[in-house]
Amino acid sequence: MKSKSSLNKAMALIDANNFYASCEQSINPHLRNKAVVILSNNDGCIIARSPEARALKIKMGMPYFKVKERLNRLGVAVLSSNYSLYGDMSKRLMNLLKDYSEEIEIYSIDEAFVSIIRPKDKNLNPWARKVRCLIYQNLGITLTIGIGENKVRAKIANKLAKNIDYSAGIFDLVRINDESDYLRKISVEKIWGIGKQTSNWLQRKGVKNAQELRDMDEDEIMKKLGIIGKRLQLELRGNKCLPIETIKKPKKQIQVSRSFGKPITKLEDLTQALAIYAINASAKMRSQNLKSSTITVFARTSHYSNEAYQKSAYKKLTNATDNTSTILKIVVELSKEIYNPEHKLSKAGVLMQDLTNSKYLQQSIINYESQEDKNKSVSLMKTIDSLNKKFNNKAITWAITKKTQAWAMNRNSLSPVSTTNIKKIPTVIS
DNA sequence: TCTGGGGTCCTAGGACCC
DNA sequence: TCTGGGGTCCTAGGACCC
Repeated sequence: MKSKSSLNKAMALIDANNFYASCEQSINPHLRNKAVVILSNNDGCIIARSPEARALKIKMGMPYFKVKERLNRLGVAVLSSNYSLYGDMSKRLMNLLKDYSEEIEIYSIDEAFVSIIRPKDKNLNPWARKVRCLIYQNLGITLTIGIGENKVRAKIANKLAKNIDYSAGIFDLVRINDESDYLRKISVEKIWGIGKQTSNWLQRKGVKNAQELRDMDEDEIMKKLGIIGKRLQLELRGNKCLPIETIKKPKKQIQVSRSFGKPITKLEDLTQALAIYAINASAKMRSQNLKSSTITVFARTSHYSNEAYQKSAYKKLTNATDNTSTILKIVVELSKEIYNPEHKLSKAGVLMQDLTNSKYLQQSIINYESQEDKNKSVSLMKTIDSLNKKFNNKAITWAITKKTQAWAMNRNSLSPVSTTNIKKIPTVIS
């Protein structure tokens, strides 16, 4: 049975506009009001643009090498991505949002679903304006706020807020009369949960926008798209199917993978790269209290070359582990299995799977490690993690990482490290 | 020369069991 | 002629997300 408050509960999708570009502009005044683009790892392609860069018709996802010349000519500021900065800014953003919502689900680095009680006069605009104002003052970041009855409709409302000039970054799908007119403005491939394949199928069926998807035959959707499509359509119609998830679910797998700056052909290089990824992945597991009992490594050639090679190998363990030395030994062995001298490898990675919470871990009956050894290795890992936390991940590492890394990532336009310190982010006082 | 990285969920099909 | 049937578990692959 629904309580009265749940009937008055609204869902909002709040996201930061041009988040990565805004973060860089926030810590570097010279970049404000200028065309700025942020590059993916390896300086591969464009993953964020300031509005000024957008206005120059610079497209999302463009390979950098193809537009380098043009960006230069136009005087666009180009930056390599700096995820520790974006992560810090995200934390601050979410902490502020928490105080202004009933419940919050952090959906991605720059997005959150929040639930909020709708006041008696039904008008949530004053609330939304306050939130936008607060975040702009504290972080220099502009938000878009879409409001609806559920997640799918909040997402749609957010899109509308971005598309409609007079919305001022806020759109409430519940408080309009001509809903179908608005839903028709959202083309089907823009709907959350509709990807390329599904959108192609829908187009062929003559379903072009959110209104037509809402009104489409249910059985046809169920048959083709299964339960996911069904839920999506129900939410479009105003039902609540997707609950807000306020508690972070533990990760089911942890992956560390990178493309190489230059393709590699030597086993030595592959092993070294995988070892470094394994060290990172192990630390990530420990930071989330997880242990893995299936360790996988993979390597492949470039998607864009004619030679197609890809291979993976895994090892299952009797006892789940988060111990870097144990994992390193395994990864070094596995790297030999996937190596092939015939191919230029452009990307490799490690995966930690079958993750279990280390606090409630079941021990295998046959236990090879002695309790004493185990205590030693646990405290060693703890020491390493805390030293690395204190000294910015540079304090302690394994010998294998110290050799020259011929294949290292290209990050030629990284913003200076000094400015990425969160303490130096300026606060605007109103 | 140069095209990101890290996730989740669902489904179909095979292996295996009684 | 006809070659059980139902259940579970696991895996690979597809599709999608930011």
